[in-house]
Amino acid sequence: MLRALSEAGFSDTRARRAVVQALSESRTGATPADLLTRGRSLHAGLGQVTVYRTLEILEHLGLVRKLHQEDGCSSYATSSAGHAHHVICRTCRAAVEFEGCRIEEVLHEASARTGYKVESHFLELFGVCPACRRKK
Amino acid sequence: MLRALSEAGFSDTRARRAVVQALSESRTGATPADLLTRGRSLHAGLGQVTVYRTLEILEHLGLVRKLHQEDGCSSYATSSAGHAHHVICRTCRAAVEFEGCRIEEVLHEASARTGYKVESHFLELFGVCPACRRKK
DNA sequence: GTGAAAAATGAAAAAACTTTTCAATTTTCG
DNA sequence: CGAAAATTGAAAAGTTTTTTCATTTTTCAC
Repeated sequence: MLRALSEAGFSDTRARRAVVQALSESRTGATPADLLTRGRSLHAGLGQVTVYRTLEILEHLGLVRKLHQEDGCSSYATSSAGHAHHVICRTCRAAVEFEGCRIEEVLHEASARTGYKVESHFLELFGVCPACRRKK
Repeated sequence: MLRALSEAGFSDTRARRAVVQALSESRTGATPADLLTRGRSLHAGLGQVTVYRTLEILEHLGLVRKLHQEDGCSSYATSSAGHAHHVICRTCRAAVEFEGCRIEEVLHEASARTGYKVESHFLELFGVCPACRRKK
């Protein structure tokens, strides 16, 4: 992520490194408040505004994606570039990406039924991760 | 919706009728603030809190679903019961439901790739509605 | 219908979250 | 290094959502 940031022309700063690292250490996705806390253990002076600003940049670059869950839509998870979606564990909240979303058929059917020209989609799966399955 | 509400044991009140009607008149999904405004034209004394509370009930009953869009996750659209998703027009924002989401294959693939046991999903499509296509 | 109990309401306050502002600091690059 | 540009963070402002609680409305048994 750091590399991508600087390749996109952004300065390499302590604050951004802290946010980026905090983000990549999170298995579950993190809210701006989470990131402030975790980020401050890496760079004590980190401010909440910078967390918001860094997330905005990362999101635009496609390095991070917002997760939309029952209890809120303000957590972010890292995302390798390209088309992918997240699967989220309902027990421990671990969020992982998966690629290979063969959804064209669904899009065509939706298009046929509604008359809309479908151009993009958002998909998120929920379930139980391998670790939590074992624990049960 | 009113029927479903009372069948679920909720009182039939002016305030709820106003919210329900405001909701069903909206083609695009409506935020709590929108619903307060529109709802007040039907029941002047309507309070914002009641809008929130009514939305919460309707959501639990599956009569309404939250839309997650670029500019926010706080608008709600009506939803006929059962499994369905929304397609949203990027131009005029009209949101319509479609059923027949044959997505099992995608879920299996995700499961195979990630090891998660996938139990549910959230899908939302974006595109251009018939009316807006004609206008172009 | 009537009246008591239960449910629901809405104003206001509190809490939570996000954005804006701006002076100061940090980073970049010649 | 040193100037210019970019970034930062504290505080203030703006939004949105939730909580509280006294009052009003609805329901239901009679």
